[in-house]
Amino acid sequence: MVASTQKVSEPTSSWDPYARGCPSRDVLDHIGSKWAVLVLGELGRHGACRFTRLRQELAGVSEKMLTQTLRTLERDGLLVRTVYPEAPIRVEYELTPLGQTLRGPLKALTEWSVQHIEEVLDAREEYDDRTAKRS
Amino acid sequence: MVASTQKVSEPTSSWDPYARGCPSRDVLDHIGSKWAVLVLGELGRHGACRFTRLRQELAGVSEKMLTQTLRTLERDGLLVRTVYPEAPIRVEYELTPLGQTLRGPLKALTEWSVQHIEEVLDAREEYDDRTAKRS
DNA sequence: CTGAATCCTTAAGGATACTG
DNA sequence: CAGTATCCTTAAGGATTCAG
Repeated sequence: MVASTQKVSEPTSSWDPYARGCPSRDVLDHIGSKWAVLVLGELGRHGACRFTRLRQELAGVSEKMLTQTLRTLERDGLLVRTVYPEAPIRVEYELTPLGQTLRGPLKALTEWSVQHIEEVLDAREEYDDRTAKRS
Repeated sequence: MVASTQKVSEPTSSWDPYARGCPSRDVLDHIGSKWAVLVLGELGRHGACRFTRLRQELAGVSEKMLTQTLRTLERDGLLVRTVYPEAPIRVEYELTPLGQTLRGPLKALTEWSVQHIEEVLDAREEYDDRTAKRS
């Protein structure tokens, strides 16, 4: 389904996450959300994953949130859900080619959070001290 | 580099956003949140900004959420808030050196959302069609 | 095993009014 | 101008139970 040249009414350059109702803002919100970053990251590192593995890997995620996150990402075309009708049933999630293009940007973000966390923690301490001495 | 002579209680490699209580997960959540991405993006493109400009630029943001987002980012050491006690008062927000290091990663993310939005919209349509025909 | 469905509690977020 | 404070509504999210 390469239906690419259908609606030409909306040129690419008009999409703007700074605009009120722009869908790019929604997408940005989806891919930047708490669990989505980690789901996409794990699928990027490991390849196809089962539901249970993801739940273990994303320590602390509830089944509800994991399912919800996976559905959103599937609907956005970032991952595919494959059911293997064995017994017991097996379901695997895997990045689509579109999802693959997010690996770089998201990896950069998670790595940033690890590499600069100490600076952030220091900044917080300094901020709290500075604002606490309101006497 | 092998961070040697500081607090050795917590080696850098131990921070992991996939772990339950890790602060890197919080930070990742902060910088990936709906309005923070846009605030940091605007400050990255434009430089120092006043409150009102940010509110206009981030179409649809409420004063409450903007203030809240700015406070969080300030506490994390990503931006500085400077008050000019003129009349009327003027307040400017600007990225810190630490905040600057986020420009690249976040720019990549917002650009992704613009460049691939059509693919996402197509995927959604296809998903909705596929799941709607449950008859 | 992989969820869907329900209930329930907390947090997010908008609207409005008011202050230095 | 740049917020703070308050109220209120909605949404997020956890816990639990049940089903294919």
